[in-house]
Amino acid sequence: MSAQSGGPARRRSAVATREAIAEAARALFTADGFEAVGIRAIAARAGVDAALVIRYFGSKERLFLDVMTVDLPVATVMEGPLENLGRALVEHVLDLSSSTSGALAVTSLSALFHASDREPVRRTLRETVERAFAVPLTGRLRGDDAELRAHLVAAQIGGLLTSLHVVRDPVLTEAPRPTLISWYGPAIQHLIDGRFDPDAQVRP
Amino acid sequence: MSAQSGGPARRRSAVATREAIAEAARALFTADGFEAVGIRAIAARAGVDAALVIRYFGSKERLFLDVMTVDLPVATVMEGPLENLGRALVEHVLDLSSSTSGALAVTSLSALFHASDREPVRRTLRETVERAFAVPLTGRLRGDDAELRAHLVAAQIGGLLTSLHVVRDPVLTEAPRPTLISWYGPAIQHLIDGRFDPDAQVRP
DNA sequence: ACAGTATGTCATCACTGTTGACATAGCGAT
DNA sequence: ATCGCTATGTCAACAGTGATGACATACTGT
Repeated sequence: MSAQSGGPARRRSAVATREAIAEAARALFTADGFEAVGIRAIAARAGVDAALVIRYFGSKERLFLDVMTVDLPVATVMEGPLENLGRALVEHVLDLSSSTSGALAVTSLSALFHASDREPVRRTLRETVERAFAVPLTGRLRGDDAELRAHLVAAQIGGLLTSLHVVRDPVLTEAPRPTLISWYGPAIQHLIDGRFDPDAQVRP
Repeated sequence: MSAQSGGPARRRSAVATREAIAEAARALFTADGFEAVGIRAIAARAGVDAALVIRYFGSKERLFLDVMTVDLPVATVMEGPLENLGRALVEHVLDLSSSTSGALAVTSLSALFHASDREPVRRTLRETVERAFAVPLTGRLRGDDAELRAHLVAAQIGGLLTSLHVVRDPVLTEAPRPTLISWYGPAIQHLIDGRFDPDAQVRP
């Protein structure tokens, strides 16, 4: 017991421990969010000392960013027929919670959202919007302002997602699925179709 | 120096101190958000010991909730003519940042969003939605599902607000104001008018 | 067998929200 | 005027946080 006891230090490869830490962090962050999870909890779950977490990832924030990349599984929907995309998107968003990958995407997105007072987190969110909506949609839209409209569709979907899963508005979470689709779908479709509103006054 | 020096303890009335703390907390929370602001910083700004902050408000979270009530100044817009409400709402949202009360509402709302992993904060957000959108709008809407549509309008506005001020999507923040209004306004108007989409298949 | 490096732990720091013991001011009653 | 009581406030401390640097051990190549 005279030795300062650096511990038994059974080694695994550096990449293996790194991945163990990442895995633990992913699980805890998506479950409880950025602030609620401590590096000691992550370290414990990875079977490692807390200092090592910092050594491998620099800081808790960088670990969060490294680990929390969201893949909204909307790619196949976005490739569907344009004339029904609004409804299809809403249907898909409503179904997210019932698929495992979708539910994970939703919780990850919520975690990112709650941590988005940090600029790097905002960057990740913007990249998600870009990847999931702007890239697949912009090229397909007919008419003016395709890119802007794609981003506005993302804003609408984002509004629906946050109302459902962040704010948890009971009027939305408990609304009948078909009703919700029939109302919100066409509102989105409006931006996809690119019809001008007859009441619109100025179109520069 | 023998006395343990509880300090000179210049008194003010309890309500005055309470208000001083609340004021300091409001300012710091709206500026920097819930997590970034410490009790000691609030106490210092109020000219008081940190322990007193807890004594008066119970906890940092309860202080946050007591102090951060958002008043989206949309009442007058919501009373305007229904046939142009979509555009008017978008215009108003885009103008928020340039009025002092609007900018404060936006920053407060952002702070609430970032802290909305706590249920009481979600409650506050839901009350804001109810007060700002559901109450003034539901009664005015013609057609089916008035309440649901009002909440969906809130979701759309929320999506726009978060895209602009939380995610800070540059495609939106740098888009020409009239273009943005002309696209997003009609999309909202769709829910206000309550027109059925010709492609809609099911209307229960 | 030895040196060097890769891997890991420990003690510690400044900071956080929160608590309980303590101190003083101000006021009403005598 | 002086006591006592309560309202108001401060202080020291605690367990927790993220982060840092010194240290220890295992492994690898020679």
